[in-house]
Amino acid sequence: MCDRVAQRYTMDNLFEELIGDGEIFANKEVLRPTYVPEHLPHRKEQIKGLADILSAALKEETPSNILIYGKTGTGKTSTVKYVSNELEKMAQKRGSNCSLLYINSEVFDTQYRLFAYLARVFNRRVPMIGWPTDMVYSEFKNGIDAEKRCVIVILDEVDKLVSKGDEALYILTRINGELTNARISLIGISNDLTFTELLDPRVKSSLGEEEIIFPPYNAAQLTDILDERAAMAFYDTVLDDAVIPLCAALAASEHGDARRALDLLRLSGEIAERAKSKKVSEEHVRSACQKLEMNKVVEVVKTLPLQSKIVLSSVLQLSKEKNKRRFSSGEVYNMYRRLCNHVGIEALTQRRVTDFISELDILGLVNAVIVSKGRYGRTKEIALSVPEECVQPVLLEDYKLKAISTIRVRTQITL
DNA sequence: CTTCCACGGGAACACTGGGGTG
DNA sequence: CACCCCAGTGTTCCCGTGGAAG
Repeated sequence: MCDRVAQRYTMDNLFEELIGDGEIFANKEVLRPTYVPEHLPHRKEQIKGLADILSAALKEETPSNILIYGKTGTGKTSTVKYVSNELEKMAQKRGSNCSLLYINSEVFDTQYRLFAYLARVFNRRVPMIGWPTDMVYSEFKNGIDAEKRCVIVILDEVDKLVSKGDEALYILTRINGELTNARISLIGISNDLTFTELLDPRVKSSLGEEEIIFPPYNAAQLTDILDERAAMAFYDTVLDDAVIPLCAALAASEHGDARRALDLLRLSGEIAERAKSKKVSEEHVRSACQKLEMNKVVEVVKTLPLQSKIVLSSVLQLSKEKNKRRFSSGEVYNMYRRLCNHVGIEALTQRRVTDFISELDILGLVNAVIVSKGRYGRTKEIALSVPEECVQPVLLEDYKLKAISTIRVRTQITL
């Protein structure tokens, strides 16, 4: 330890060795999720389908609305971005007024925010909040209708928008009737295959005029994708033969998520680099896989709202105090009240806490099943579904929760 | 068949941070 | 400036419901 520090100080600069030409990566950027590749393996069909439909825009017609389904990391966004680039290039060449608007509905997730953003794109001044929605809408409408054009609005993660009411979509699908110059068509991208069930049937049929499905990649297809990117990202011969197939297999076993496969590959490379290894080996991939899993949990826990953290702490505390794994919602709620009291935060109602538990369940931090105990009513049985030592330190990082670490462990008799 | 209890959907409410208007 | 309007968010309140033990 000591001589390692000493060695570091003898170098000219702390960063010298850190930025020195790595022997692993030639270009790490191509492994990042934001990178849009020139070539998308195994997506010919989808690209062709999308291009066929959108080509109408170049002929001064209005393309049909499109709904795109597929799980995370199946190339939906990349494909759409790729096709939009091509379309925009061609439109420019032909001098037709056709543009594409990419909107992440997770960011613009309410009616107001969506219309306000759209209005601003068309040079209308609209405040972030404060106006009645219909006013914002007509600003947007006037803005877009000011000249003859065809606008293709891409709503990524459209399910996030729908979860707060489908009125915005309803309005957008019918806006063409109110426009005289401009035309709009919509592309909705969703990774939830069942979300259309929440939609008004009129919206559903109008938005889903055309549907394109992105199936998950299998291991062989993932291998192709990784091969292609690895050729650009890494120097020749630094990857062991087993590395890519292993990354592909690990990602395929989840749900064919290419993003995950790429993350895995990148992290493996980084680990190898930090270990000063000349090659990326199977070992590196395995530790990358572990680290990725860990990071996911830590990241999720860190960004939990305070109350949610307390609820999670309650489950944690319970599993420390008693030697069982599952707890009834009543037990959790009691513990929750105790903790709130201890850290000086107002406790919420049981109703609200069950909502938090459901959210934790969806996030996979906790496992909850409803069980009926016959005469004695029904409860949710709750168990922690991630390792304690993974969660605890992250929870205690929150300064408002520091006090929890000092809570005394009650004996079983007092309860 | 009854009975019990939390689950979970939905309405109602409070609060926030911004707008326009007189 | 005071005042009310508006969208959005987080919460509480109310209540119908599922389903096995008794």
